[in-house]
Amino acid sequence: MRVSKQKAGEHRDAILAAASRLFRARGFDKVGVAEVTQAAGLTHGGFYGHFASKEALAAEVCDLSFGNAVRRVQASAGLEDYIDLYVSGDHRDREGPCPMVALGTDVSRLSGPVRAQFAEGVARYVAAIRAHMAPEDPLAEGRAAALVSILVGGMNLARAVAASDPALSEQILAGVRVQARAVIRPG
Amino acid sequence: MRVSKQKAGEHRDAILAAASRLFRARGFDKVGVAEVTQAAGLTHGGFYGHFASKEALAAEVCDLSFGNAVRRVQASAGLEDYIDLYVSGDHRDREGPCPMVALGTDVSRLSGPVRAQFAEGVARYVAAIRAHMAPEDPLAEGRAAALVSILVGGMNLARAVAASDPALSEQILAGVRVQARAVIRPG
DNA sequence: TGTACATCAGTGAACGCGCGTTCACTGATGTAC
DNA sequence: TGTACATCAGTGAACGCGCGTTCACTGATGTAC
Repeated sequence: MRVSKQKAGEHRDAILAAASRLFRARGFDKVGVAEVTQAAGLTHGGFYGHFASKEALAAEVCDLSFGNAVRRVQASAGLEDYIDLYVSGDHRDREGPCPMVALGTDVSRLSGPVRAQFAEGVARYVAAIRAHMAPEDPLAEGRAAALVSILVGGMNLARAVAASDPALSEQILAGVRVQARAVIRPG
Repeated sequence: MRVSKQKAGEHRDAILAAASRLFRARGFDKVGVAEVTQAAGLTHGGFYGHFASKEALAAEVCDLSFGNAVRRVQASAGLEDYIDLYVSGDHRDREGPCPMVALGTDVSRLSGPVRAQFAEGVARYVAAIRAHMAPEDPLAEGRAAALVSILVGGMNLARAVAASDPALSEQILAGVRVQARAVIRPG
């Protein structure tokens, strides 16, 4: 049955939101189109009226979730606050973490458009981090890239080992929290 | 046709080696049992005489590839040398990188035994890094975990963006190289 | 404003494909005499 | 040492399943008069 233009737009948004959540929780390959549309309250057949393919959806998910991530960086009072927010047990135990943690490895194996969208997201994210640093620091770009690296790597490892070795997971988070500050400390 | 015990052992090793290479290159889900056995010069039917399941193979791949990674850490002259070795264009462009970069995200979604083997590998790797630090440094454990985090995260991101934004990829490697030294610098 | 028709968002069955796993079979190996 | 037989590593066809995508159809929406 046909549906109003507005309703159709809402359906598209619902698919995108469900995909963002599910892809970040279980990975691109482990979530099917049928599951995504069902989570959005639809059936899978209509999916291709909204997106050209599952990969096209993945590209839009990158755009959406990096947008949210960048907004959180911008909304934070400063990098120390943001580090505490990011390097937390809450973030580690969240089903759908930061897109770089959830999708970074997957994206390296996907086709051009998804990779391009992801790369653009990383660039925006690093720039948002850099904007919190002293404008005149000549090392700021490098510090920003390195801070993002330590946050993403630490969260990745802390999540991977959390179930089998919780103590190691905590040690990683604690070490990252302390040393991430060393990365952003000028001088 | 039956084969000598020794030959059979060699076949098992060949499957394991091929799996380690292929899984790290393209991920656990994108490589089939048939492709692994074929790369080892066998057919897929005999696979289950060597391994209980594809996941059991994945667990052994973790063990094997972390063993190699730890050996490289131990063989390096010091952490600065190791950082240069790890944070290199060569490592970024390699098909099968370090297991933490290649499999970290995948493993977070696999079953218990694989995760346990991976977590043990991470623990061994962090310990090998820590062994290169001053024994009396009370922050050494945290520094070691943080160094591994920045290396893994940096390589992950540098690889993800390499195709679409080579300049960003280089910026990440350069920033990580410099700031990783800040993490291991005592005081 | 009301009516008739074209449009098109969504449905659900179906297709084709690849994958993990199983299994009957083959024939070389290893062992018992 | 030589022979006969049991064992078992490897083969390749087949099974079952899930997934991405397609398509004929439905019926509400939007539009032309």
